[in-house]
Amino acid sequence: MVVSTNLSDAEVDRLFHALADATRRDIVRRTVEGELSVSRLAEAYPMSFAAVQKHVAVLEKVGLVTKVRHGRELRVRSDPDVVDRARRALDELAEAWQGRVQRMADLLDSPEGD
Amino acid sequence: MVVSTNLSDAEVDRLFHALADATRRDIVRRTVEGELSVSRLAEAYPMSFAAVQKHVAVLEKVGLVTKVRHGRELRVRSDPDVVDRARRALDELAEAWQGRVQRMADLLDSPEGD
DNA sequence: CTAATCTACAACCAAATGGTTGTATCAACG
DNA sequence: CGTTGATACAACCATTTGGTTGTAGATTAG
Repeated sequence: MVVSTNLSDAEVDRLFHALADATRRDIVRRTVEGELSVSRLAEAYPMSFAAVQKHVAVLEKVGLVTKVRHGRELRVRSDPDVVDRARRALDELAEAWQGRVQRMADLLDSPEGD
Repeated sequence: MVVSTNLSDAEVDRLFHALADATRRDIVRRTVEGELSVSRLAEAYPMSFAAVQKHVAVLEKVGLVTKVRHGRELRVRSDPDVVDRARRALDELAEAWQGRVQRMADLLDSPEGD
């Protein structure tokens, strides 16, 4: 069975919000290449460990990354499915435009008279 | 000629942020179906005219919509190209995952020794 | 057990967000 | 001209965000 593709408005809000930060997008990119502990990630950015921790928490809350225990570290790894869901949300908007082309004939005039 | 596909981090930040609000996504959807004045849009949401105006301004700043004068109203209409750019930004992340599959063999072990 | 490392979390702060109301401008109608 | 409708914009407010520091809890090494 195909996983339900539709997210609620609130979920799409949070998903796009999570992606609306360059640091968070970079964390996603880095953890795609391989799992990384929060400490390693924190070394990569000009901000405190706690700040990076918060970014990871935002990503985790929307499911873009998950944490996996390895000894005493928690490694962060990203989840492809969720980015895919974001793409589908954008596809919906894009499809609306496709649809518009179909309906152009009906819309050549503006709906209100003047 | 193909429009340059790459946006700066800051631009992607603003683009995703603009899309991270259900009201703004709805404005984009509605103005895809046909141009609408800000006043007409404002009637559709349970908030003040000024609030809707601000949402439109956010969308306008990132180029998701533009305004066109018609008599005494300014009609809002959405720009398909920009959503497309957002999709490409997501595609970059998605491609990283594709790439990971290629490099799986190299990454079967974690990079750090212990 | 103790020390060291990694993580979690609370408290705090400045700036941005999302909403409000009110006022001013600008174009069309009589 | 004055009035009306559509828009712009400023001031204000509550909440959230993105950052900080500091403290406490887990887990591993000795």
